[in-house]
Amino acid sequence: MDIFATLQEEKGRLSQSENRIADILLNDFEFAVNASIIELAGKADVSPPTVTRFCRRLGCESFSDFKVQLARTPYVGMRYLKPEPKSQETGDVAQDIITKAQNALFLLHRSLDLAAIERAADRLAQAEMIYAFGSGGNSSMIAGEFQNRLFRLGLRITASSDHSMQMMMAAAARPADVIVGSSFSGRNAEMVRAFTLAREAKVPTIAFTQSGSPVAQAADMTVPVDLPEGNNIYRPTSTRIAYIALLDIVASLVAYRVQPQATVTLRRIKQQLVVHRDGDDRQLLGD
Amino acid sequence: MDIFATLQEEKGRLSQSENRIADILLNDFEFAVNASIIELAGKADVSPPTVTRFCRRLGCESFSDFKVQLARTPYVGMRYLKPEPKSQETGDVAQDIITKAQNALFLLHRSLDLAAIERAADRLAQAEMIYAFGSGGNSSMIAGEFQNRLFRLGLRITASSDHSMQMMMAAAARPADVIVGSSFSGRNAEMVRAFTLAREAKVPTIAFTQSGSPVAQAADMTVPVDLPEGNNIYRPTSTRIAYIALLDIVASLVAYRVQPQATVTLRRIKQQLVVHRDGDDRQLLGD
DNA sequence: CGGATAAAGAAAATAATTTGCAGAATGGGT
DNA sequence: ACCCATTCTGCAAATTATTTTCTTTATCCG
Repeated sequence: MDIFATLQEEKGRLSQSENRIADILLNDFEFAVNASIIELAGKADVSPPTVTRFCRRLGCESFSDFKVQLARTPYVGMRYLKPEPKSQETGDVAQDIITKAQNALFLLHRSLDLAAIERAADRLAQAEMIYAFGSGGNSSMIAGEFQNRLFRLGLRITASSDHSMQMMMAAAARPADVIVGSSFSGRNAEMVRAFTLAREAKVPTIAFTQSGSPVAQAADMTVPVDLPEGNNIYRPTSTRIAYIALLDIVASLVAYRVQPQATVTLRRIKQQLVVHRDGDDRQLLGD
Repeated sequence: MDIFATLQEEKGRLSQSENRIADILLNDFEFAVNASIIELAGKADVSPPTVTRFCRRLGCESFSDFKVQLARTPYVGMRYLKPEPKSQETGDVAQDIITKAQNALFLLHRSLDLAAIERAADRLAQAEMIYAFGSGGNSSMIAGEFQNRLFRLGLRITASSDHSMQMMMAAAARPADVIVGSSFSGRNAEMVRAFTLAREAKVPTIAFTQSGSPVAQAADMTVPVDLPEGNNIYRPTSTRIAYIALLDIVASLVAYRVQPQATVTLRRIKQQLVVHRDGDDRQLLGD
């Protein structure tokens, strides 16, 4: 658990002085990580012992433990995430994108609904056939990645980004199958229609989307992804990266659930590739 | 600059004692971030002052400054990257995947060849037509993402994961066009053939792959991606995420180079989507 | 209004870190 | 091989930071 999460939980129970310390953490992170206990106490207008007590309350051994925890939080929050990157220099652009991607992963991790993920993994592992839906470029990529990850485990899966096909597949699917759909915005009306059709046919549906959105409501089960989207129109969505990581998590869990089968399938795929290429065993499973 | 980068640079100039300290940092990061100067000195068999001097040499004000810098490095190196995750528990799996993804981004950032990226962006921005190639699941996804990112900028681009098509496209392409190819392993023999054909037709090629690999050698220009690959067969490649981030960086740079055109195209796409959906302006450009 | 309880600071105690200095080691150059 | 200059290193002292202890102050509840 990271400090900021703990802070969130304890927030209400903090005293006046402790709240002043908390404010400094939130507003002047940069100062806080570099300050000594005396400086921090001074800025918060409290005595050093109060700071020590504050640290303990947040679950740290000591002030220095607290500082380390603080410094280690991958939360980059306001500090690096200026809406605009510093410049159009290659180095700055690179740093901006990578920082945002890392932050998206961090935010994803914090907001993960583990129970929902487990339920989804259980469902997928048991499915006789899986249909992965997604449209609009980003979600179609995710649907494709579902296929890319899950077929390796020996599961039967197909992906489609074509609404007409999705409707037909939803109609063709059976109750022992599963339809997974990805929608970043949650407002993909066509996916809502496909899910509604599936529901009528008693085919279970899992949505990877914003919680509470139309798509989420139309699905039997939702794995929520609630992340803020950056606002620079040139900046591709780091949300995409969070989705992929989430998908990897689900795929890994599914893998554990179908383990014996997966080992065999992977070995076969690998062997196939090795024979096909030039026998270098180090190469990837799929390029 | 982060501590580990500085450490790399200074490495040669370190004395015996300082090297012992460096070894501890590298091998037992977890211990190092939590240790006091005395504990660290003890473990390295040196005196505390030596540790202080070591910190100064690495550009830090003091030992505590050093500790903060250390704790802030996104380098997770060996510390979380145990070959096997702690357990098959959902939470552990999630943490493992996210940590590995963040680390892949960090390693990518460190190894970026900015000059190569710029050259690639320049080339792409000027291309009359772009062909994006990639096969094998992961790279085909990357090729698709090239299209997904670049068409929005008003560029003409198509993606293909089909070798026969790639060969035909390479033959059809003209010298003012560009072929970009992605290969995680760098050993995609078919891509090598396509690139060789392109070279004969004087069509410029850009490879996103491991430097020095056959694919890199067959290309006119390489944007190197040299990352270690994890070895748990169930764990999907976090390399994928690094590739996407790299692609985003390139796409952003291309966007700046074709800015006026891109703004117009994006506005048109956005308008199209808004009209098509339900008028919520906050929704994404593509789902 | 009193008494219990928690909060906060002062001062002392402790622990950690840095500085100054002197001895030891190292590495050229005779 | 030896010497001088330089760098390295640890010791002890000085400084600084942090925590503990104890006391005062504030707050809440009956």
